[in-house]
Amino acid sequence: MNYWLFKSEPRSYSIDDLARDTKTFWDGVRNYQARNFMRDDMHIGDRIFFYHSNADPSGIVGLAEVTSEAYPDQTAFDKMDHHYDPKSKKDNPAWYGVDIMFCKKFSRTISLEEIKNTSAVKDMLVARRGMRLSVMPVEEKHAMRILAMAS
DNA sequence: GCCAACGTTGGC
DNA sequence: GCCAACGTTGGC
Repeated sequence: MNYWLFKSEPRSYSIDDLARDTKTFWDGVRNYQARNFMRDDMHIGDRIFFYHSNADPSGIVGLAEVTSEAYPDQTAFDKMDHHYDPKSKKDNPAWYGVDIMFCKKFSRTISLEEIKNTSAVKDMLVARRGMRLSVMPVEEKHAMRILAMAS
């Protein structure tokens, strides 16, 4: 089982939205590296740290779980959709997503500042300067520490 | 709202 | 294939 971190702006889709929906398809990823993680390395049962970006404060707010292998992102085919991409064809999809399920909302936000100031987790990818990936792997040792910090 | 960082696009 | 221009992300 692998651990991941998904970023989302709470104004677009927050952990509370996921708690309400119980599950959702993670669409709209339009970065090749993030797509490759989902398509090639993500599997059912993997755990997801849900991260609020552009938030006050930004940070990890909860836990979700991958409930499907990656499959084509239909929003890429929809001209009316904000994430429409003419490069993605139904017989050769460019973009993929996975189904995720809500697990829990942490009792507190583990802010980016706290991550950067905690030696055991300060090397997490999400804390790296200029890191703009919206889907990224989390090392198991870091995942353990974050879970401990959240409880 | 500013702007640094970075990915993508497109002219050549 | 280079690289400048441009658009987006996301912390602050």
